[in-house]
Amino acid sequence: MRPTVYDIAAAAGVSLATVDRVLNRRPGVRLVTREKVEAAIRDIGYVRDVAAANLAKGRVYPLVFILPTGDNSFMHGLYTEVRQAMTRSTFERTAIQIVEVPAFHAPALVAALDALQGMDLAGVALVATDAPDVRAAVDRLVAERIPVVTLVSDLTGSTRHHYAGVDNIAAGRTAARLLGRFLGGRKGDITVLAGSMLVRDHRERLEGFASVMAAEFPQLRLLPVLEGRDDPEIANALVSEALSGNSDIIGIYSLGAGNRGLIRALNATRQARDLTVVVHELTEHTRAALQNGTIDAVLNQDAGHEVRSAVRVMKATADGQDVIAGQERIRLDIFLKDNLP
Amino acid sequence: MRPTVYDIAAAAGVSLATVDRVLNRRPGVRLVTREKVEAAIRDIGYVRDVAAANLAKGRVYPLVFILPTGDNSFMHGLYTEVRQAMTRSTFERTAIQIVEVPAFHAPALVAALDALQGMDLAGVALVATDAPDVRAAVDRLVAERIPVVTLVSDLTGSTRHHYAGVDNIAAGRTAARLLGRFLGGRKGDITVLAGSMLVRDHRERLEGFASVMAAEFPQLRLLPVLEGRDDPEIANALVSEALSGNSDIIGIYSLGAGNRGLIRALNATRQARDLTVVVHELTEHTRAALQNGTIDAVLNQDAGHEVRSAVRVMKATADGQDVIAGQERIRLDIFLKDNLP
DNA sequence: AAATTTCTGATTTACGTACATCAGAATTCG
DNA sequence: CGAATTCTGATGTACGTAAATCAGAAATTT
Repeated sequence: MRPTVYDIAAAAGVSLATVDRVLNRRPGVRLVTREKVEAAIRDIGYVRDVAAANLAKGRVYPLVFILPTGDNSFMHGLYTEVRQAMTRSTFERTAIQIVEVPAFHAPALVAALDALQGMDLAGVALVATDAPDVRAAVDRLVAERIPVVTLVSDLTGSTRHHYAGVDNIAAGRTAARLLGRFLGGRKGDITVLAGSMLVRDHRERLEGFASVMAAEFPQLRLLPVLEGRDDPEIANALVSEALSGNSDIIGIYSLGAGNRGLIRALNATRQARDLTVVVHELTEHTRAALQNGTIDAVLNQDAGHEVRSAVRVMKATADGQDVIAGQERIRLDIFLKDNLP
Repeated sequence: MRPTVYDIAAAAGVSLATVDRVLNRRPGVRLVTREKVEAAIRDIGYVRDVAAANLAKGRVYPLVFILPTGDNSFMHGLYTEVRQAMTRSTFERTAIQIVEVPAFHAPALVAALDALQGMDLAGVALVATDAPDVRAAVDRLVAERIPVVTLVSDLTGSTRHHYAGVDNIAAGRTAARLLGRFLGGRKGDITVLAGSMLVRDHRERLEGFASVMAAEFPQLRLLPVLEGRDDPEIANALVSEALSGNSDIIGIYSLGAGNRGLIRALNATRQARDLTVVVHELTEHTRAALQNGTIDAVLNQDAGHEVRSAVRVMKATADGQDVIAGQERIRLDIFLKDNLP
């Protein structure tokens, strides 16, 4: 049988009340007594029954998700998953609130973060825009002992507790190898479509992509990056223009969102050309394009996993518990037309 | 606030004892009263607090994992993950027992399954060998209201509650497309190394592989399947022989375990030939081979996820609860040298 | 209608923890 | 050394559910 607080009391030769004071860091215990209790806890290997504790406390975990607005399917999916998590709130003892901020806009994000100060939250998850101000605002929350998790895009250099997202450098490298090998030795130009170089995930994907391209596929030439701001309309315009202006393009890597526009541009010229295309994020549009051959591979991060992982990590961090590392690694999914879920 | 048993009692106009009798299917309640209570439960949207119930019951979930013996890294990994799950037993209220049976041996598996009859388990997970007897034995357990989950290899046609593993047809198809596209139009022979055609997962992988190969890569010819019984030694011998006897082989698909032997065979002839190789299961050996270029892609199923998912599903099934479907889908991981974890 | 049998209600204890209160012990201070 | 302060113990209630007991009510049988 698992040891309980009574066993601690017996082992340490103190009363239950004292054990409780030690366990819950309440005042009124002499140092020597406290150490005696702590020794007993270690000796008998006591671990608090979190379920029972939460029941007694009537605890709920107030969590905030700060999400960027944006008219692209990936963000819609992320919202959906957070709302799904909300429907599980009663079971999971969470109280989830969504805060919307404009995409790629650091000041708004900072304001949103600062508004959370002093709110006694069990955790904050945010899609980080990479800027020093944001880093500082995150650090302020962490200093208040609020668990902070970055979602989708990380904020290295900050003191955030955890990052729930894929390794974007690896994603870029993988995209490069897929594209390079699928092109099988052909020579030509590669166009890269990004959302914005202001977010770390996009920068990292590009970095990984470019490095593998340079090192292993010298016959492929990288064209200057197109910034589509994750907006389908802009993406469509940029890609259409690029394709009509350069007949040497044989491959496209779209590392951001807004692929609806890219696909429209591709369909307009597809008959005429033989393009190999690798994109990010599985949505209804990219799925259809993968199935009909417009796209050759989709790299994906499972938004549902990211959200569930973020929730688990925030709860565990709030309780000072540790997590199952392997379970919280967000994996890069690679979809070909054959392994679509 | 979430409704409790007291709310049910008040809403139905009965006592707490009666509510308890209905909730826990205890006798001594008239049909009309029972229906009144059940109506109240639905009306106020009561859901049992499983944590509190488990606390009151002192419930533990006795689970059995039936695993095949075998000297290959994938099975070692599976064992390791189940043992990891055992270390979490106190937190998760599980009591996990491992039963070992010889691999690819249906009668032993049947005996192991039948030995579990009448044992009042909260769940049984097994790596299924595909045979009618096994199906029947599984059905017997299910008939006893014991949750049964197949792991890694499924048992369609049986009444098992859940399958915790990848879609193996999709895996085979994916392997075919990767191999076909990586070979970029070259013409030649493809060798397939399997473990045994007695297990469903291997048959399905082959089926998926062959169908995409035939439909989309007619320039590649499939050689007869080599059966290595997931044993490194046998695999080594078979592949070495095949390679020395046929100089047209340009691709290899290894859909089972025992890749240690395959890699040894490859290293012996690697200088001389240009082979594209796709294998299953990420182990220390396949990882190293992927990194040094001996292997081009590894398809993987995450044993840790499979085990954790199996545990979650068995517990939920035992409680008559439902699971988060997306969370329990075991995904096919595709690893290139760039996205190794 | 009386005697059974079957239901139902009221009440209590328990699970492991949190938290509050109050009395008494130990320690420190003046 | 007594008073003030700080620590510790004893005890009770609560969280939401399970499970047991016993008395009394309702339904059924004779």
